[in-house]
Amino acid sequence: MELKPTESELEILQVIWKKGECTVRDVHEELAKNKESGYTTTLKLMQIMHEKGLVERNTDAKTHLYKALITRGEAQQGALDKIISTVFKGSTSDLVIQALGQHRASKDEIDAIKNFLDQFEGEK
Amino acid sequence: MELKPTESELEILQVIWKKGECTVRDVHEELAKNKESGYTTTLKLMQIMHEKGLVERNTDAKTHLYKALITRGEAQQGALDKIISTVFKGSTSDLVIQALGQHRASKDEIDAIKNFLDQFEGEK
DNA sequence: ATAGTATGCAAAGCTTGTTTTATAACATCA
DNA sequence: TGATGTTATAAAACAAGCTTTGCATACTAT
Repeated sequence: MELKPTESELEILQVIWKKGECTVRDVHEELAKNKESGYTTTLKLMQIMHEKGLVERNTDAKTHLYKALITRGEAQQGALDKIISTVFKGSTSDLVIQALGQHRASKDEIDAIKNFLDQFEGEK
Repeated sequence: MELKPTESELEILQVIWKKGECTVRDVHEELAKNKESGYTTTLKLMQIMHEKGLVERNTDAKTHLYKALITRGEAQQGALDKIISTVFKGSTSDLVIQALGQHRASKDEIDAIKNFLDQFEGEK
């Protein structure tokens, strides 16, 4: 299965992931808060996403309801895989270190990551 | 400064980062190992990269020598910033955890990251 | 010299992603 | 009823990234 959301498609997925099941209008109004764009643009993108199999829709009622078929985790992993291979020479730890180095993570974040690592190491 | 290499430009940058200073032919032949594409395509892309300021070139000799003006680290950070905001809701630790979770990092990698975190925490 | 090979530039073409426009179907409300 | 608003579709326009083609120039070897 080929699932590679584009930039704009991701913006739409964000909304659907957050709200669950959406009409085009739901999505459009959410996007309109941060961005200038027409209702039909959103509609068109969602139709394309449907063709691609990124979302499914319930057409029972007049106003169709769209649901995501790709999870946030899958999209995240896809994005990671891509940049790890293109800019990080395949090294995940390079990525992690670069991410933490620039970001000035908070204490809580660092602790979260440490806990994760501990638990992860324990599993082996 | 606007520096956002495209997919293909990144492939070329990989080669330049690795080899230092390159002719178009150097880059092309390296790319040709993994990919089918014409010499002039590579040339054209490198000319575009020059216009954008991603590379500089020495035109003293007949065969021009190209050098990267953007570092690997800068490109890495740019790629990270983008996906953190588009798929990770701005959370760097989400990214780190997702990266480590899927990847099944080796013990060495985990240790490298832990050391990094310790040193990082100490700095505060 | 001249045939063959490399290099570079400009222009055009293709593909994908994004946005807009025009049109039709339906519902609601005054 | 008919005016208004919403939803959907199709078609076209637009933009960015990528690739190819044609042409000119120079170098290399016979």
